[in-house]
Amino acid sequence: MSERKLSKKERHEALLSTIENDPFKTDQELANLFAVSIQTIRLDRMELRIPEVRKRARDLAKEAYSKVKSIPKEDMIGELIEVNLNQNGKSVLVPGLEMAFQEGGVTRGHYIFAQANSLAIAIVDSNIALTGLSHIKYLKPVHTGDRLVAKAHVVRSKNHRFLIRVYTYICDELVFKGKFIIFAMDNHKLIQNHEN
Amino acid sequence: MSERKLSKKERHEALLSTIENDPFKTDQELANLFAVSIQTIRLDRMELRIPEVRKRARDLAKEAYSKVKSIPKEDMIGELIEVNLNQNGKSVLVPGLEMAFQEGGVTRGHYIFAQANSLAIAIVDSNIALTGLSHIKYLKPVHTGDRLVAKAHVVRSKNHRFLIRVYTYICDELVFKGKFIIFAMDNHKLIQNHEN
DNA sequence: CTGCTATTAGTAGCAGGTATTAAAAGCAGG
DNA sequence: CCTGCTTTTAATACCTGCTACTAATAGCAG
Repeated sequence: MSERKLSKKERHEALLSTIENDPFKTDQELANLFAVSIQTIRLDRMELRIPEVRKRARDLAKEAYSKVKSIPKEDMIGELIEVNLNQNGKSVLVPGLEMAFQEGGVTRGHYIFAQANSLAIAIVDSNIALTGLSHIKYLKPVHTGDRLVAKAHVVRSKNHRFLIRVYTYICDELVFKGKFIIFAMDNHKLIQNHEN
Repeated sequence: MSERKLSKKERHEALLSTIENDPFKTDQELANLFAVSIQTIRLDRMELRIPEVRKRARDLAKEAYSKVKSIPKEDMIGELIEVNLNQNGKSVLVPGLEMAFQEGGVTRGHYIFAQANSLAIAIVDSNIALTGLSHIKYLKPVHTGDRLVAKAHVVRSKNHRFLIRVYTYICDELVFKGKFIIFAMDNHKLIQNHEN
């Protein structure tokens, strides 16, 4: 883990990408992460024109907030409706035209897979969960506008390995079923927890 | 515009809906809005269990941030490099940051699946091909920027049913393998082929 | 007038900053 | 080696938008 200290330029790059994929880090946390003083982080932010954590959060929230109205949920690969961590969950997806083959209104299979896969991962209580294996079956064609309800439940789990089954329905008709083996990859090591 | 001062109960209701459609108002702003003191607003928030403005923004941002993101369709399936209909094919996908988990640069599994699934379908000589079943295995985590080369070949086919295997490599390392059963649905009757 | 709720006021303290000044550390060239 | 430059760290005052607490007032009902 002990790497040589980064140069200013390297740190700047690392800082940008760090904040890009976790915008909620405070200066103190960033300082710990890069093993520099909090002042250095603040200088860095100034030079890179990165606003403070509270503004970052507000901006994200505002952006999301205005998008909620403009982004049709067709663009998503599912909305989480319910999650009981390590137990079960439910998500809804209404596939749009852009998810379909040109010819018919038949939704491409990988979107249905993506909904199921995302749901399976979402119900695992872990920072990162990776799919290891999956057996799936498409039972009925799905069409644009169908309301896909995916229900997932953990069949069993051992250590970091979860066996999860997902059933996707349109109304009460089963259109897809899948078995997923998910590996939880909690990399606590990366996260300096200094919480009080 | 001059309305009589609201009762506590009325103010509570108004407060809830005000904050619902503008969560970014500070206590001071709310106090002005309802012509009461800031303390009253704070009492109200306590009773109504409304968190402070900064937490409201953070929660919104986090929710939006963790929400399963939209899939830009063409991006998720890679680029077809080579196709020999009903025989084999190859495609390339370089996953971007938007395909990764926030925490690491690890690409979400359904993108890798989507590449393989799309390729499997692409090599079937048919207007519409639907995935019926799939057994897949993720062998190594894939990271942002990795160049994923998927190679598919038809193992056997009978009537409208194709068994296709897909192997996905990074350089020469196998990172994913999958077996797909694809149904060709050439219903010429319905579909006037107009594709160019 | 008494008692109660609702409201307002005031103070201390906190998180996560900005802004500024200044000292120290690292290193590079003459 | 010393001189200059960049980089890093330190220290301090101040800011916003709060929490948490104590206490004083206003309004009204019995």
